[in-house]
Amino acid sequence: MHPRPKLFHGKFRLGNISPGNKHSLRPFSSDNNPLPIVTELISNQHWRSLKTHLLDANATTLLQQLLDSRIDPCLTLRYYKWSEEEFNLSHSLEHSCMLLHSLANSKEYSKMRSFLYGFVKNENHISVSSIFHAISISGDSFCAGSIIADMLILTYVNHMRSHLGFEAFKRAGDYGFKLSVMSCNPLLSALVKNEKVEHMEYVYKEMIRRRIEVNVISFNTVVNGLCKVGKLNKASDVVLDMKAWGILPDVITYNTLIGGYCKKGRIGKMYKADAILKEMIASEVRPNEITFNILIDGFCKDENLSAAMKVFGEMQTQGLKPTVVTYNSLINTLCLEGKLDEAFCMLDEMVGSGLKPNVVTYNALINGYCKKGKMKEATNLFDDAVRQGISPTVITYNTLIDAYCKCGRMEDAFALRESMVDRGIFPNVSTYNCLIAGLCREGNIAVVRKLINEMQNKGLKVDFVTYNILVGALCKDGQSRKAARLLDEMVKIGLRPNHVTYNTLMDGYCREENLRAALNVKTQMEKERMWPNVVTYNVLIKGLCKKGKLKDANGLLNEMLEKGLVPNRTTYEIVKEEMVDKGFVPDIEGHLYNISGS
DNA sequence: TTAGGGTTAG
Repeated sequence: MHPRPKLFHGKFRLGNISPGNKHSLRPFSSDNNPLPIVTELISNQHWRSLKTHLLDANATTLLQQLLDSRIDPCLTLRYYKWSEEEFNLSHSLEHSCMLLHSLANSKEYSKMRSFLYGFVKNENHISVSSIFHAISISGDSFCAGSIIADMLILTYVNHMRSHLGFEAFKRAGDYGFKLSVMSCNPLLSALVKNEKVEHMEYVYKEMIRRRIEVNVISFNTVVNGLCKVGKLNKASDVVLDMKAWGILPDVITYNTLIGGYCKKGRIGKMYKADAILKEMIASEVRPNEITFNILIDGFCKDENLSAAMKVFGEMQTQGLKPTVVTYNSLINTLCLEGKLDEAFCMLDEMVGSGLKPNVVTYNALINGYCKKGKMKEATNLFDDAVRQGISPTVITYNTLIDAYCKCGRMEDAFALRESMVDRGIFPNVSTYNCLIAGLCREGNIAVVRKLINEMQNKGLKVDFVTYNILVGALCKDGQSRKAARLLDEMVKIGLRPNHVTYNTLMDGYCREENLRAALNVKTQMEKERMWPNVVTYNVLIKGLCKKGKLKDANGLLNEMLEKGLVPNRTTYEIVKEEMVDKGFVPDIEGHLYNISGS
């Protein structure tokens, strides 16, 4: 492809002289109007004859004349494409936009779409601002300009350029072009997918401010974006907004909100999810299979299998048939709890009801075997899946690779990595993370370095999990100070340390009995508005107890409760072994017996 | 153009 010339400012100028035509620049004269003949030639695709005619003019001048005339813009488009190809030239952005204006006026939308793709597909694309400038000066129909802007945004979004789509959305506002849901909804959705929720919020607010038409899909997408980043209160506010706009929440709105609470909600999240379900039913929106699947999976992830099974029963009472997804959630949970027999019973039930297990089902079961270290059975299941015509995915391989690493069979792990490539499945960051973690366990730092280099050569970026593994490895090796420096490195490359990162580092300091440093990490977390979780407290309480600082540990226990965090089984074990058994009675003793009994 | 399930780090 040839880079297009920059936009011509001011009046159109004669440029782009076609090769082999250097001696003659005379345009077609008005008294000897060749347009009817030229139109005829283009229409019949008599390109050779047209080329002969062009000896008297240049390609750009003819384009200008076609654009100035009232001829069918589709013919002008045909000529535009042919002349670019034939004379190895790029028409100006202004001419391109003039053509887009006439295509828009003739409602030739599909032709506009493919034409606009030309603006987007090149890596060295034309800047959004110059396109908008060209749109505004190359036609006087505000309506056509709006359509072009709208389609341009959609083109960016459809070709994975949502950042440019977002920029174009802002520009469209500057020029006052009126956009539609046809482009704004896909833009909202793309911004959510690319985790640009703040940009999504901006687009949403602007849609309302600019009085762009919004529909139930716009609201649902916004609710989904907010749920994904845990802004659940804001998501609920958007549901109120939509009602205020006279748009009633539908089953997707409610499912999204319930799913948001199931995944990101904190204490009592399932209670809240259940409350939304009740509100949904009260609003006469009927829950569907997906509603039940979300709830079942929510209870499963909340380690409440009995509640999940109850919802599973309720689903069937309501006359809804469980789907593959329903069974997969339950099978996965049973596998993670080590209840493989029950998982296989569930599989039988699933098959018995006419459902075919898919790769997710197999991945869950393979993982079940892997977690028990039953590699032979896991491999057999893998072969079984392949025989059934189910193609393994990168997750299937990662599951097996991780299991081999965890039982110290590094050679088998690396061999599997080779065989996945043979199958055309390429290792991803997680594959490398599993291998790196395995090598770290063995203390084989030299190979870890080699793997990280290899990843980078393959264009794979290390992620926060990679760093967390490395932080953990250094901490275990008594090099917590060095691990702390990795956190700075993470921030430098744009990765945000998460709870695991901080908790791992804190644990390292506690092992080194450097409690001051460990408590400083907690302060650092709080400064970053990353609120300590149960694991944070468990690590610190254990560290303080080991140093005999039982009163301080007790203080932290109280702080944890005041913050509404629920102590878990590990908390109980620490407190029992380190405090109660040593004759110290913590303030939360009664509370702890409740947990131990649960 | 909107909602659900499977792998890796504490």
